[in-house]
Amino acid sequence: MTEENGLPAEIALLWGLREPPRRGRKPSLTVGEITRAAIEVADAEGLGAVSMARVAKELGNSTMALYRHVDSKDALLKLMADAALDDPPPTPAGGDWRAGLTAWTHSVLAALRKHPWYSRIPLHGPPAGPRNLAWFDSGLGALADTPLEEGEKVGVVMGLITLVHGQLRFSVELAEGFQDNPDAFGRTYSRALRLLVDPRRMPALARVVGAGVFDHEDERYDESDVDAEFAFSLELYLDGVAAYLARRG
Amino acid sequence: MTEENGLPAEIALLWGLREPPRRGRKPSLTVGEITRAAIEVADAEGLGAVSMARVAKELGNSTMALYRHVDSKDALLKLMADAALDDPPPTPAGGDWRAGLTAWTHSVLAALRKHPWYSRIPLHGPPAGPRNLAWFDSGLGALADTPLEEGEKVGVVMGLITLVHGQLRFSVELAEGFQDNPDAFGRTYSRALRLLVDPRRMPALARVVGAGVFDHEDERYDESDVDAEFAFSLELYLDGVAAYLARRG
DNA sequence: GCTAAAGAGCGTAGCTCATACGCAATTAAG
DNA sequence: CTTAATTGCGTATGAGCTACGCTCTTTAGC
Repeated sequence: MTEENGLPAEIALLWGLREPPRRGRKPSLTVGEITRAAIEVADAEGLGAVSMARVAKELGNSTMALYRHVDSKDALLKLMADAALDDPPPTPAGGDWRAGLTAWTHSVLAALRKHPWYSRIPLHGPPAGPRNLAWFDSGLGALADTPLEEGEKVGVVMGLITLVHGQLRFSVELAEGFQDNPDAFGRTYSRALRLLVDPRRMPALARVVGAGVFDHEDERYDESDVDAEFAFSLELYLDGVAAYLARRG
Repeated sequence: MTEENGLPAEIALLWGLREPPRRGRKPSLTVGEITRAAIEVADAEGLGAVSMARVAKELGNSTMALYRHVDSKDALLKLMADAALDDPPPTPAGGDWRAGLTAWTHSVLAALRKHPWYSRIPLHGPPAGPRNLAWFDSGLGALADTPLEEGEKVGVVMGLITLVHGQLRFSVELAEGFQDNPDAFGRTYSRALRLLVDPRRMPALARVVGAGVFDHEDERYDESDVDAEFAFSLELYLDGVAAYLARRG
């Protein structure tokens, strides 16, 4: 782990703080361009289409040229996970924490939804890239005027991030699954459940199936359904935060 | 999509409802054995070690023999995602919903934690396998005595599942990241944040860093920390459910 | 029993991928 | 001008998924 500017090499790379080389051939590629090209491929054709060869072709270079700038494909994925984020919107000062956190959470979800592959990138550690930290900051900022301790603020924001990531993964993967095989949703699914769910073994589920909760009349996957459920979960979570605040005075 | 017993082939496979073949050579493998072997490999060496060749070797067969029983590696992963689950513990009848849901959620997390690769298996659609449905049922069962409508119960349980999956992913991947590179946590991390976080640009984060929230004196990754944060999030969510129930009478 | 159909096991081969290695071309420092 | 550093890239290796087709086994139907 070489250090640069007193920072671990990986973090320096995320922040674009590599000291430029003094001699040698001028690079025809930059880490930023490579990352951007990879993001474009992933956005257009999914993370599965991102191979070193494909990214290199996009840039008019050879596959192996990329390895002069990026340690491995895995390192490239980490870079993508920071560079793909927009800057967070400015926190409206003085608003109440709940409105602020609600807006923030929906902004995070919206920012991630632009890159459906995001939830498939393996986490490596705590947030370290400039965009990730900026978003972290703006989430914490929404809690600035509350009497929570700093560690509690981190807990609240981490809980929201967990919720958003879980939600992102579910909504994205279900949507993809629906594209591949619409029969796994809709009528075929509810018919199968009626056949398989034994009311003696699974009484609660049988009641839900019987009530027709899974009978969507149309055979399409409804993203707004999933988002409504997310808004519901979010409200519940924030109600909990409100109760916690009330309890502390 | 061939049907069998009036069920889509994929679901029939999950439930072990394939009609046995009348003629032809006796199979020396079953889908169940293949799935079990794959799970053992994944548990012992991670999902990355699960290749068709590796699973076949484990069973003393050739790679291609597996394809007589399983359509593709992807199909095998789906089977693993159901077979890896234990049966849910019986719901304690008559308890209050909150205790029931708390216990249920922790059981789900514990069941999934036995198989750290679980959160990397792509979702394909709504739950359809016998174990997944049994768990779904037992979560819904905890809400049986509440006045919620069936659809609302589904919403509450789905929210919990989302939370658990998000939590699982975070805790597992952070633990793996810590093994690979402990420097990305602990002192090196907090030192890097102090260098990078400009208090003008990220005031809220700077306050948190300044308060020493990220200064763990030991250089180890603390799983109980992460779990404490999860318990916190869960309490918040359930507070929200309680508030919702109170609001409806 | 005999024949033919239906399956099972598996060897081969094609394709995609990540990436180690080493050489040639290029640039700046001394 | 020499030399060290650094980039671009061709080649090769090994792993992985899976289509294809051959062969062997078992049973249904006569």
